[in-house]
Amino acid sequence: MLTLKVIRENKDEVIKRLAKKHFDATVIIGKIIELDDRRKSIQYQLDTNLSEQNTIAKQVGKLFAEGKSVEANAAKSKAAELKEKSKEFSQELSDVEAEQKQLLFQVPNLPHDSVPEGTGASDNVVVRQGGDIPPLFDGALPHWDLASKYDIIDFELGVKITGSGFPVYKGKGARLQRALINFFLDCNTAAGYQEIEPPHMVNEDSAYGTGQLPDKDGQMYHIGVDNFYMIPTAEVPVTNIFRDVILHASKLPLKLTAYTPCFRREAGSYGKDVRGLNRLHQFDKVEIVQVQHPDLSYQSLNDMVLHVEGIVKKLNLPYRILRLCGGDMSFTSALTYDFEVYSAAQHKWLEVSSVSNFESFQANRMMLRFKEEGDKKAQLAHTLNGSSLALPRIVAALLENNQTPEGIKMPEVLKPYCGFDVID
RNA sequence: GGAGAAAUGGCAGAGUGGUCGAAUGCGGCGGUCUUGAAAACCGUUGUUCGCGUAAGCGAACCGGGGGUUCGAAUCCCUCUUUCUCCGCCA
Repeated sequence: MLTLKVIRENKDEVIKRLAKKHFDATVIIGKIIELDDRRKSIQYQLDTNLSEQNTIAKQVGKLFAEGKSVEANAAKSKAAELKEKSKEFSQELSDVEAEQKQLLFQVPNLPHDSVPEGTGASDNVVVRQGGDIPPLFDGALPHWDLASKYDIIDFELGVKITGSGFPVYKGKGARLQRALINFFLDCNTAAGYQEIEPPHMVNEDSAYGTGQLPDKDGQMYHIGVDNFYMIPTAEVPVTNIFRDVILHASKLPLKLTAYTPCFRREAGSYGKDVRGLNRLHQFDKVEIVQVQHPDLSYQSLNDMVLHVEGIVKKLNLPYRILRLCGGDMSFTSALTYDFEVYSAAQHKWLEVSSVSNFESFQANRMMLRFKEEGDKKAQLAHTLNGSSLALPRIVAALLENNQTPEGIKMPEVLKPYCGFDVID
């Protein structure tokens, strides 16, 4: 959520920058400012009214103490009138505030200056590419066929137990999941991220805090009886650790990492893009989150990109890093880098990580602030997050790229984690 | 799941209808003293909104929401959470 200060003070600039995200903010920004003017004037009237009430209440006490009950009763009826008015004002105030908030929720984050123009995935800019695409032998298989050939992932069994998009990992397939999770977490903790195991369901406030609500309601699994949401990413519970928190500036940056399963309904997606591990309703992911000083958040973003790149390199996967264009980036992000790995048998680039700086957009919504030593006023912190990494597509690429007629060879770094060298 | 108790500022903890944004202690910050430090002493110490260049002024906040009253941290209703006892359980 953008701050009112930014909207009021840089109205034209805001509208101009949002155009890059193909969002026409002219009308909505105008409405928000108009409501804000109304809000202020109502607040003023309410405060004045309340102030008068407070004064009278004190007088009444004094008058009774002095035994002047006639005057006291007169004051009482005056107070009753004021109270009636206050009630109206505060009702009006909360209506205006609710309406304003609802509008603010609809305005996306401002894209950073370095965000490229563009409308979709084809306009994203490749900033770096690494690793070699492996030549595959004749008869090389896509990962879903490898999965059944070696009996390591059973998609049909998942359908029986739950539904499509809930695979069952078996034997070395299951062990590989555990190996990757541990490997990623170890990489992250070595880089100074504190490991967290958060709840896998969150309440409504948390879903609002990171912006899943109200706009992405249908994408989360919802537990109606308790009004909980299954988390679509660890970002939600982890970032919400800091909801309504004021930190000391000296504590920044805070760096956290968490493994969680992620649950996404992804309604309406089907076809060959969702085959095998390409898109699932439940998948494993290790996430990194940073809370940083506004002056340093872009430095942190770069650090995170380099960190994730290091992990992908260790896995020896061909990868590229994209800077997302205005049309392809998320509602909440100011600048996003996507990581893709090449899945050789599918001949496709698969997104395995998305690293973003949200600047103060999430922080404003959940009141995450920090205080500089000696400063009286708290200011909004910046939040960043990224996958490091999402498992299924990494597994898809690992299986396809490393297959040989004799079996699938594990990358060197994973061997100690897997306890085996080859899936055969 | 049943019965009872509780929720107050960074922490501990007083406060049962007015003068309470809230005693006191600890912690934090500033100062006096000291070669330096400690101790001691003095002062200071939250958040949000509105008005104001500022100093400042006004309003709200004692778990959340609602109510009673001229006036609520204090009384009532409700929700949530925590603790104790019983039951169940990995």
